[in-house]
Amino acid sequence: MSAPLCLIDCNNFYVSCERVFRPDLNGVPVLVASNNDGCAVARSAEAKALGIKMGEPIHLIKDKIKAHSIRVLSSNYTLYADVQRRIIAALEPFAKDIEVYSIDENFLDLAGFEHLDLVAHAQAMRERVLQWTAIPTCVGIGTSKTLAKLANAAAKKNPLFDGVADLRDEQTRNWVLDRFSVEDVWGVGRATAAKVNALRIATAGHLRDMPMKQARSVGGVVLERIVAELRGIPSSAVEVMEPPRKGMAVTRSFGKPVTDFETLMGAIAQYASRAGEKLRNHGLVAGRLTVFFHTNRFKDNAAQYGASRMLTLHPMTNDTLELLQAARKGAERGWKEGFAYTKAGIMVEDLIAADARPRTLFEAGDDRRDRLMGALDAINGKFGKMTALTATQGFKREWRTKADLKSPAYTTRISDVPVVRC
DNA sequence: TCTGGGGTCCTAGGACCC
DNA sequence: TCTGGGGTCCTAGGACCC
Repeated sequence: MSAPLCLIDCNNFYVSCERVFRPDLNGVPVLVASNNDGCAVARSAEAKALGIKMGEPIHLIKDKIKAHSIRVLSSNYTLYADVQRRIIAALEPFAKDIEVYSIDENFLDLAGFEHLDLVAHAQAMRERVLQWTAIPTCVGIGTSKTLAKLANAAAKKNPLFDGVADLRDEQTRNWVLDRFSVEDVWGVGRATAAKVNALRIATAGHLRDMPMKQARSVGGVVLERIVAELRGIPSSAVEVMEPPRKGMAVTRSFGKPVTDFETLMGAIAQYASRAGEKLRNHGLVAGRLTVFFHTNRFKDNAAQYGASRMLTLHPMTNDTLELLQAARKGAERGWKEGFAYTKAGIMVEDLIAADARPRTLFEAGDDRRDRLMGALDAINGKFGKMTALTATQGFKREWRTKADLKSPAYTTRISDVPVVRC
């Protein structure tokens, strides 16, 4: 029998974070919007009950928002990241290892805790997180990540579990697996679900009983692993170390469509500069840069065009000005006049540690540019983002992302810290 | 007028090279 | 008459995740 592990997942995480500082948002329907205030990416229980779906475009549900006075907030990732940090600190004593899987989910390796009543243990961690951060959570226990995920979903869905579901017991496991459809299984999306549905495999239980060979031929190694995990055979362990990054991206939709090259280039320069900051923060250099931009794909009746151009960075670099130069070259190559562009982005790939960077023949010991980048980061760190910037980034920036409904930086900016008056 | 951003992994065709 | 195969690079897109 494999060692137990669990998944602790925050309930309606972004909404819960907003509610910590806004008690008036309790008990009423709340939505948190994606960047550009485009889609609903988090919904309170009340909003879910009104039938609002994950990822639903805000502008398509304007009437519903008005009719039910749904509160809509722009996303405030600085706040959410800070709350996440506090949650991980609260979980520390409850596990051998913690894998931070996403902003609101953590896998905990419970090896060495088997002698405890794990359901009580999980209740204690929920209590601790609630006490330290005021964020409600649910916990799923199992012998593989896929089972822990399913257990968590069961704990969320069925109040009988009281926030903690343990699938190590065979009867409970079978009961849960028979009640979730294949599409609810972690790693099974719409396309795979349709394929196995055609074979009369409808529930997670059916999927567990699918012959391995068949799983392999229908969905490759990915589906084969899922079937094994549903049988309680783990195919991936709880990993503390983050695997090395393959790439990084900075992409944004525009607040307003862009039709001329220099304005587009302003946005691209901004993203390239942000990509440089991210690389330097992680101590990495990149060997390739891709720049892309495209028109609004949701508009069927508008002329469509998109371009994506990859450039080799030689020597490998994290220097904003060099990234910018490459980005401009790529943007010029892909540019076509006469379209309304709504999104652009920069991706850097081929990443290696900056101190392991291969030197080129003509690279002298000149570190002026490194010092310039250091100074740029220091200024923007001290005086706020975009205090110092390149002229290409421009000053009007009409394409800027919308975030009209954003909450204050309650926990990370001193002027935004709530004041309690007695 | 208004439809997110950031990841990973995989596939596939054409260009080009040896 | 017979018209290769394997590698890499580039571009594009699909599938899935949160």
